[in-house]
This record gives sequence, C-alpha cells and structure tokens, in this order.
Amino acid sequence: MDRFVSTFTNKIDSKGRVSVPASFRAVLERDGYAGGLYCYPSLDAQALDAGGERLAKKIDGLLAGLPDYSDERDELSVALYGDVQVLSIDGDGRIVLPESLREHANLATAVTFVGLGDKFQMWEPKAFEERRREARSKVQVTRKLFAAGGRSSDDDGNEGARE
Amino acid sequence: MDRFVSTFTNKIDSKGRVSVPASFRAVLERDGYAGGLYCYPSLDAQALDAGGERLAKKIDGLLAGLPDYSDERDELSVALYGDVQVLSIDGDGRIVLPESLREHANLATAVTFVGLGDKFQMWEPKAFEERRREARSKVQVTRKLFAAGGRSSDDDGNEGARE
DNA sequence: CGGGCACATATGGGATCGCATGGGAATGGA
DNA sequence: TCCATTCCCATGCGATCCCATATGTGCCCG
Repeated sequence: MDRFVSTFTNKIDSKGRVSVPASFRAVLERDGYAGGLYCYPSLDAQALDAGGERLAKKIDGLLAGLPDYSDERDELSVALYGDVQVLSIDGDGRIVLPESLREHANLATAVTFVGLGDKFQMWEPKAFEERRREARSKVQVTRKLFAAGGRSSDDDGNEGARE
Repeated sequence: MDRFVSTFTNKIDSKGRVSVPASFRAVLERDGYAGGLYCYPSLDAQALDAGGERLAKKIDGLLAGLPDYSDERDELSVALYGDVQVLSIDGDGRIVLPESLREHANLATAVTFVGLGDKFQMWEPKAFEERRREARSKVQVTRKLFAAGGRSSDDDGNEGARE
C-alpha cells in the first residue's frame, strides 16, 4: 500500500495531540519519511493538507513550471510554502497541531483524516460530512459528462471505476 | 479465470466478518493481490463496489487525467479516495466490513456477492433480488432494441456478460 | 455402480496483538 | 520558578490470527 486511502476520525486530547492513523503512518514511512509531516492550510477549504516527501516534491514541481520572478510564482510560493509547518510524529504516532492550523480548519475536539492518494486532508468531522455529501452529488454530474463525452478508451475505465 | 463471475450469498458473523467467495479470492490473487481489497460505496446504488489492484489503477487513471489542485480533481479525490476502504483478507478468506460501509448498503446478517467482471458488488440479499428483477426486464427491452438495430453477434455478448 | 474417504469452503469461537487514548514524569525555555 | 512541550508507560477496545466444526463435492477404491 503506497497511497493514502480511506477516512478515519480521531480525538484531540487535552494537550492537543492527535493520533495519525496507523495506515497513514505506514505510507509516510514508505514515502521516505524524514522525521516530519508537511502540513498547510488547504487553499480552498476549511481543512488542512498534509503529506510526506512525495507531496513536497509535487509542490516543488508546480513552482518549477512557473517562470522565476513572475507574480504568479511569488503568490503561489507564499500561498504554498508560507504556511507550511513540519509536524513531527512522536513515539506513539501522534502529532500536535499548532494553533494557527487548528484555527484554519476549525478543529476542536476531533479530526477526520481523509486519504487522497498522494496526500491527505484533516477536517473538522462535521464539516467533512457536509463536504462529502457535496462531492458526491457533484461527481454524479461529472460522471454523466464523462459518459457523454465519449473518450472511448477511457470509457471502459470509467464504467469499471465508478459503478 | 480472471474475472469476477456469478453470485454468492454469505453470512455476516457476530464480529462483522464475511467470507469472500473462494473464486473471487482466486481472481484477486491473479490480479496482483497486495494484501488488500479496495471497497467503496456505489455512487448510485445501495451497494458496495470492490476489486483488486486493477480497480485501484483505474481510479488512479481517472485522477491522473485531471490537473493537480483543480476543483474537479479535489472533488473526485474526495468522492473516490475518501470513501475507499482497504479491506484486508484474513487467513480464512474473510473481510470485516466497517460500520460506514455496512450502513450504506444496509447490510446486517448476510451479503450477496455479485461478479461484474473487473470488479464485484456487495448487496443486501433482498435488495439484490429486487435489483435483479429490474435488470432482467430492462435487458428484455435492450435486446429488442439491438434486434431492431440488427447487430446480432453483439446481442449474445452483452447478454451473457451482464447478467 | 455404490460407498466412503479426502479435500475445500464457509462459519463459529477463543486468544492474542496493535492501536488509539489518557495521564504522569522528565525536559527545556522564558 | 512556571509553563509548555516531549517522552514514557498504562489501559481498554477493537481488530487480527489461529484453531475447531460443519457441510458439501469430487475422487478413488472396492
């Protein structure tokens, strides 16, 4: 297993600690774990994005695509790197979320970890339920577009993966 | 044999375990079994979809087509990866269905496994009976359309493969 | 041709292990 | 000295493993 998959909800204890789901930790180690977890506010949601080395490389890759000293690059650099925190995982597989991050995602007593392949997100549980509902209904639409769109080689794939 | 075929109904025991039909397990192993079974709620039915590595790659393929950090990608990721569970198969060929999945498919005491070629579905037995009846009558209609259109060779193929 | 034996599968229960969680002790910085 | 952070250990629950039983199916041998 080398991707972040499925969702887990864990509690935040009185010291602000949260267990990272064991399966996610396993992925991180396979990913060339360097003692830290990269974590930053999601750009377009009240959630946090996090991942290991692979995610860090992806961000680098995104920036590399933009010309040096362009406004876009500066903005993206700030947006992506500016708020990144490196969270260390303690001996029991737990992390501590800094105040600034908890605030952005509105985290108080529990955290829902959502695997997204290369990275994972951390949500306030109720907010995630809402988001999931939304995503589902939108996918229904997207799916119809795929089916109607007609890239036939992909078509097979879609049929298999969706239904 | 490299496709999931035919249907089986097995019981859920007091711990929530269900035996995966032996023939399905055989398919999974041929599929490059990596210790887990990918399973997620069907988007448009009260059932679960499941498969092996091949199915996982299809999901990846879908996402690979979308740019990083696009809204579409995020939504698909959440809807697909977020809901996916990796179920491990124990030494006796059984899996445990998490509460969230059982709920979606309304599974309580038994599960009907339905082979669909690349993947298979898990249904509450009565719900599946209902669904099967429906499918049968629709096939009748489809068949008449084919017959009218005139490609008779395809006729056989579809009918055989689907139901 | 028939009986019985061997094997595979499904199912149930007990024992063990790992993980999430909570709290106290040690450490370090202001 | 006080507060915050990190380390270490204890515990309870759930998940996983292992073994036992039942039911059936095919095969071999009489």
